[in-house]
Order: sequence, then structure tokens, then C-alpha cells
Amino acid sequence: MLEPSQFARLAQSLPLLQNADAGLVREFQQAATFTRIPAGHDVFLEGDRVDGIALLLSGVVRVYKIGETGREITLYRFGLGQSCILSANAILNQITFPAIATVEQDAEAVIIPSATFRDWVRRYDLWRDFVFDLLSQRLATLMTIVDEVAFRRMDTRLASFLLTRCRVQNPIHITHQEIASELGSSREVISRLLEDLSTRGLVRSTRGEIEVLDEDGLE
Amino acid sequence: MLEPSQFARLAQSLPLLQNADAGLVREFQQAATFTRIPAGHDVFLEGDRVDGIALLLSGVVRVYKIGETGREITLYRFGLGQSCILSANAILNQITFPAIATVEQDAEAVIIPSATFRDWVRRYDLWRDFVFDLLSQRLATLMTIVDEVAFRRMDTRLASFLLTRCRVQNPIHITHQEIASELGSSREVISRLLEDLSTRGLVRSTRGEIEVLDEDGLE
DNA sequence: AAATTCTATGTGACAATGTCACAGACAGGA
DNA sequence: TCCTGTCTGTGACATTGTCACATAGAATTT
Repeated sequence: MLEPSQFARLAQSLPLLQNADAGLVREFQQAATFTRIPAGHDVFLEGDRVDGIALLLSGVVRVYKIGETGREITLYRFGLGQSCILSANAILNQITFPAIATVEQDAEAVIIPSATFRDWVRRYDLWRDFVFDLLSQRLATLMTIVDEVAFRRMDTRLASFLLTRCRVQNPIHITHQEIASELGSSREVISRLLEDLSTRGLVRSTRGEIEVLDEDGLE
Repeated sequence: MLEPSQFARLAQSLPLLQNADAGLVREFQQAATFTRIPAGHDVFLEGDRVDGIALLLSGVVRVYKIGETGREITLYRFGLGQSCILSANAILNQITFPAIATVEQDAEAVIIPSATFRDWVRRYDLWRDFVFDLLSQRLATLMTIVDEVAFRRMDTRLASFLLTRCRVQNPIHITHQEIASELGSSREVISRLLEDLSTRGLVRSTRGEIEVLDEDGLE
């Protein structure tokens, strides 16, 4: 059961709830529960049965795959007002979660039980559309990732990554290992490529920090 | 406008149409058009605007990505009663087609115009569910592909591929290049790996044909 | 402050895979 | 039979991943 104040907060960032009819709103308040999940906590592990779907009020969750050798690759992140569509997919197809989801920044979430979720998909158009949109966005994301991993060279991918990140914050606060886990590579490779970029004067790299010096040079 | 005989044929392999109410059935017959597409023909190219969605009555379509160097990787195939969900996705999000779709075996298809398709997703629960299911199946497929490409070794992937195919037909009728295009690798690599397998007595390879001799040995 | 510990980064050797250029081998048609 | 196009084999080299360890900076303890 959800506090009215929390519901109001969620509704603010969820167009879904603003447009919902009274029936869905009432059911939502009844079925949802509020939780806090601290950073570093794993929401799902590969193969987990999914017994509820989370809508985020704050924080960020990273969804990634991990290979036998321990290498990781980030599939996507989700935050405010978004939901882990893989878990939705798992619920609808009655399969287990096919990846790992970890909280990166302390999260507040609203949880809807699986059975309720499935029921709403059947009964509420708005709810179904919401899930539908997320699903189809993720499909596009995954298409891009397949393309990158299968065909693009690591130096290009690293350059793109640095460009994207430096526009948010420069210098970028990140370790080589973290970059490797984003791109599905290994630390050593990232270190070598960064050294190349340093030599060419495109970036300046110190412990846990990378400063992009020449955006154009990174193509 | 669809011939009743063709509609009947389609309905036979589409549970969707068997359960549909009269309204959808009538609209379907009105909006749909029948086409034949010969093998080798490209249905979509990367970046194409999608102006209709195809439901297959016969034949097989292969959907794949192609990299700058010309390397290919197969994303999935679809056949009887199935549809190219990427085009559905493209329609719904008003984006262009993010891959290439080619007819592998002569296909007969029923085409629904984009606007009609979008309209039905809004109005008909059954239709929406149909699209929803396909979407979520493809999401799962793509997850697997990302995992394979990012983490699994090519010899393992080749072995899995051969195992799957030899159960359908042994010897397998395929060229090294075709295998490479399936797995997103290059012909030379596949040739070398196959030579290894030959040396170890696991397969026997002749021009355009590979016979699996030891299924267990391939793990 | 010095010592210890943890984490981040650097390095060399080697394996796996992709790329390029070209050679040989096979099949089907002229 | 010869010709031509397709399929396969090969060697050299570049890129990327893996392993084992060395070095170095930051944080914590003594």
C-alpha cells in the first residue's frame, strides 16, 4: 500500500499515472509498495525468478551481462520513472531474468507484484502501452549494442564513449576497469588504448580520472 | 484487398485471426494485400522507411546486420505466420529500419500498411498482444546474441551452430562464408576452425558441405 | 611519520580473432 | 576441353583478450 505523498511524487514523473483512470490509480495505490535500495545492491542476478517489477523514483540501475571470464558489458541503465523492462519481459514470458541488475546510485522504487503486473497488461491499455514503449526502446538499444560489439573496433568505441561522457562532465571520473565493463572489454586493452590517446595528446589521464583535451581529434 | 482463399490460408497458421472478432477480420481483409517475393530479394535495407508490415504465408526471411568491412551477423529469421518485428518497432517509433532483411526462400506475404498497423495496435487487444509477444521474443533473442558475441569463443559458437544444424540435416549444406555470416565472423577464421575440427575427426568437410561425425565430441 | 593494505595502472608474452593478398581447387557452362 | 566463377587454403600481420606480475598512488593503521 502506497502513501499518498509517495504516489504524488511518482505521478509527477510518470505521465502514465497522470492520464490513468480512477480504477488503475486506485489499484496502483493498493498493489504498490515503496522500497529503498542502496547503491551496490544487486536487484537481480542472472537466472533469478522475477517476482515484481520496479518503477524508479530516484537513483540509477545498471543492467549488464557477465561472461565466464568475468568480463562485463553494460546493456542499459534506467532511472526516474523508468522500469526494468527485462524483468517485465521475464514476467510476461514466465522466464528468468537474463542478466544482472545493480543499483549504481541509491534508489527509491515502487514495486508491483508480478501477478498484478500481468493482470494490468491485460486490462489497462495505458499500462500496456507503457510497457510496450519501454520494450521497443530496449530492442533498439540492443540492436545498437550488437552492431558495436560485432563490428566496431575498440578504439572507435572508446573514443565515442569518452566523447559522450566528457560532454556531461570533463574530466570524467572513471577507472579503466569501469570503462572496460561498459564496453565489454578488459582493463588492459582500455589502458593501452588510453595510453595511445594520451601520447597523441587527445586526453590526459590520471588515477581514476580522464580529461578529454581534443574533442574533434577523437572524431 | 485480400482473396478469401488467401485469407483462409493465412488464418490457418495464425491463431490471431482465428480468435479475432468480426471487426478485425473484416478490416484485415480490406487492408491487406498479397505479394510474392522471390529468394534473394531485399525486403528492407538499413535506414529504410518502413511503409508496411509483412506477415509470411510461406518462405523464410533473414534479418541481419552488416558492418563497414562487409562482415555480417544474423539476428534472427522468421517464417510462416510470423512477422518482422523490427519493422513493427520501426513503425511504432517512427524510426527507420535498423538492419537488413533478405528473403532466403521464396516468400508469400500479406502486407499491412503502416498507418493501419499502428491503428490496430491502438484499437485491437488481440493485435497488440500479437505484436507484443513477437517483440518480447526478439528481445530475448538479441540478449543471447549480445552474450555470444561479447563473451563466447568462436570455436564454441561454431560447434554449437554445427550441432544445431546437423540435427536438422546431416551433412549440412553450407559454405564457410555462410557460416561466417551467421556468426558475425570471417570466412578465414571459420575455415581454420573447421580444419581443426576435421583434424580431430569431429567433422568431415567437402566443398559446400559439412558432415558432423561426432556430436558428443563437439560438446 | 612510517608501515601496511587496497586499489589503480603499466608491461610483456602469448593466444584468439580479424584482415589482406593471393594461390589452388572444384563445378558448371561454353 | 577450356573458361569462369565460386569455394577453400595459406601466410603475414594487426587488433583484442588473457595471464602473470610489477609499480604506484591513496587510504588506513600503527
